[in-house]
Amino acid sequence: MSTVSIKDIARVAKVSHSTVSRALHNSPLVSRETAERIRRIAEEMGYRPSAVARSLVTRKTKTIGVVVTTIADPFIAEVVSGIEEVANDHGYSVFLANSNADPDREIKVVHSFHERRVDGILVTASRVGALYMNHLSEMKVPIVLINNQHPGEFVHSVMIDNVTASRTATEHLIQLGHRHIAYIGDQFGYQSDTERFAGYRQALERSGLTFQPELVVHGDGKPEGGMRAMERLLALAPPPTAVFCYNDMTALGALRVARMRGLRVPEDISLVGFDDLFIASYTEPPLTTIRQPKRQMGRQAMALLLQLLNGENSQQTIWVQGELIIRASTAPPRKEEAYAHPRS
Amino acid sequence: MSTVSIKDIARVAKVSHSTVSRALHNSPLVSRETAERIRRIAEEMGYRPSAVARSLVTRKTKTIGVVVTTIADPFIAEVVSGIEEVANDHGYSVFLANSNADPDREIKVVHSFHERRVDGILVTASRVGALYMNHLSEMKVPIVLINNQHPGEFVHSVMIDNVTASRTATEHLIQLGHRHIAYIGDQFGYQSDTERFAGYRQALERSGLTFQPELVVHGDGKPEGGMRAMERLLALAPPPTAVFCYNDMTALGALRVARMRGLRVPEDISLVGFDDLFIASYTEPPLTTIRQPKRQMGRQAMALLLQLLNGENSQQTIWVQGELIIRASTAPPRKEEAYAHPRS
DNA sequence: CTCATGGCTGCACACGTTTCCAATCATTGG
DNA sequence: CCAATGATTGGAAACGTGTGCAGCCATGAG
Repeated sequence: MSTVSIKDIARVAKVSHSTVSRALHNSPLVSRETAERIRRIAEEMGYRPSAVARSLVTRKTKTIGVVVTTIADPFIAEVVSGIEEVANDHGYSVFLANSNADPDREIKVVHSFHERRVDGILVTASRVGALYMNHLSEMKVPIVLINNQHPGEFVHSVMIDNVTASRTATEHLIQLGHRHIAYIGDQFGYQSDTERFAGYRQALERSGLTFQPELVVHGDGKPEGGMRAMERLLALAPPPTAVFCYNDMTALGALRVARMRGLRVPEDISLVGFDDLFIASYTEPPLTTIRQPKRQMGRQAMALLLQLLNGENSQQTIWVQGELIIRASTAPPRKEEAYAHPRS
Repeated sequence: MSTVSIKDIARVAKVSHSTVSRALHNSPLVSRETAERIRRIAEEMGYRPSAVARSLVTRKTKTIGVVVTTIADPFIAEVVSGIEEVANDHGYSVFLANSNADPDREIKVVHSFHERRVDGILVTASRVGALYMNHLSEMKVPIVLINNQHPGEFVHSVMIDNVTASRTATEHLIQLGHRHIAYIGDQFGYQSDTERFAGYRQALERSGLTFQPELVVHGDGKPEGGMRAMERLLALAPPPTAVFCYNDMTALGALRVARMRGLRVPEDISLVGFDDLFIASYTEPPLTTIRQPKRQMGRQAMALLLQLLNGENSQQTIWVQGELIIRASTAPPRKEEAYAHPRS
């Protein structure tokens, strides 16, 4: 009673509900005058069509599901922001669900999306388990992954070119004169970590620098892990003159430890991050890092999904390039150190 | 055909679809054996009930709409994270929509939520226009506002006690010996800014310090505004020995300018923020600030909404208290300054 | 004037559930 | 043995919308 339906309008306008439906869709099948009259009445009665009833018959909900590890991650939040923007512009609403990287919750989320009959799914999670993937594919709905590498056949994705980006980052350090460059990775086994590490090694090789295993340590993608890793690096003799970090969060921890140990950045040690989070410009010193076009990636992922929803068969994966943003956390090494560890 | 319905199961089980419906709801009206048989068949056929069909008849969608200015704001992201957590735990899915503080978009969003027949709405936006509010109320659905003051009758909200919190923050500076304390506000006219300013003045008054209008400047809630404001403050003669900022983002800008001017924090000037964003612990020095229990506020807001959805009439507004987190950006003023501007 | 044509309109069904009501069947007490 | 009772089950309507199909009316051609 509180909500007015198409039949209520029909009663008032003294026509059938079919005519109302057609009038509201600007169908050419209904005469101009009646159409206008009906539209006016609908307006006056404050009619809002029921998306749920419409979805039932059209078998399209105009909704998409977005699953993220946690929306509290600033990287993810930016991506989602981009997704939501283009989704909204095309009349799609987005369901947001945090998985907290908990397998049980992930499955619950996917089932929920399935029951809600979302038209498509976007996933931004650090890693997608095979089991999870199966559940996803069960519902026969287009899926786009963001920064997720998975061998699955039917999935599409937009991904950053990790190895090129980290090679660029490392080369930047090499060009500054560093020869003793460390890498603080993410937890072992993550695809993106492996790729960034590969870029780091490529840069070393191309410059003829020998790879030193002790200069590679692992964090956890968060400041705490960066701190622990940095402490291990600084305990080395000699310690590195530059550190390339898996991401900005890791760099944040590394930076803090450097300062606690009384080291000046970049005079005593250079630091490079990855992601270019908002904070990267406000650290002391501002952080040199690789920029991921986060919002843009969200937009592209949604655009790709829209193509799939329209039945256009599009490319399987979209690659985006990172951009080296040089700020103040990198500088040439101190002279004596540069000469102490020459090219080998 | 790809999706299996209740009728498909009925056909296989050789019963009516009503029985299937009942069996899947564990209704006592259906015999144990048939119920179990039906459930087994449903399981085998990979049945997932259609939430949209169900919603049509039950007139409940088990969805809520969350409108935020932008999910890219770390404060908001944390709140949303809390919302989503308890929503999910209670079987509700959340629609996320960014308004970007654009009135047109706000209205579009509300209409979209209306058409989707969400059961309730949560709003985390800096300011809700009256017009917008009207559109919201039109749909006769419970609404909970977070950190939004609005005189509306029917709305519920969870809010931080801004004046107590900022009084506490300012008192902290006074207790350290500061007598020349500035306030960098948000853009003029915002409710929360007014309240935080009020707390600042209360603290001054209670300590018998005279309020100096030139020590109050306005930013924009972002680092850029904080930078501009801080520059104006440092041009004063004498400049303040301590600055209380509207929020951490503002403090970030203020901190940067202080360092650019060669001032040491906290030795030369103390800084206090508000919010306790994640970054507050990783600035140099770590920022003294007021912690808002962001995730908790999201949880409480959703819990309040759930009460409303269950028809329980609950309190109109929930107040939460901020907590002073003392880190390293505040310290006693330098001696000569403390004496140079004694209590008046 | 008659018939065909075209422009509008209404009827009926479908989408997938839930739920009220009636019907069937077996069981039990009298 | 009959009636009443209780346990199961099926039929049908409803939720709000979209749409194929048939029907109605007016108009114009022959």
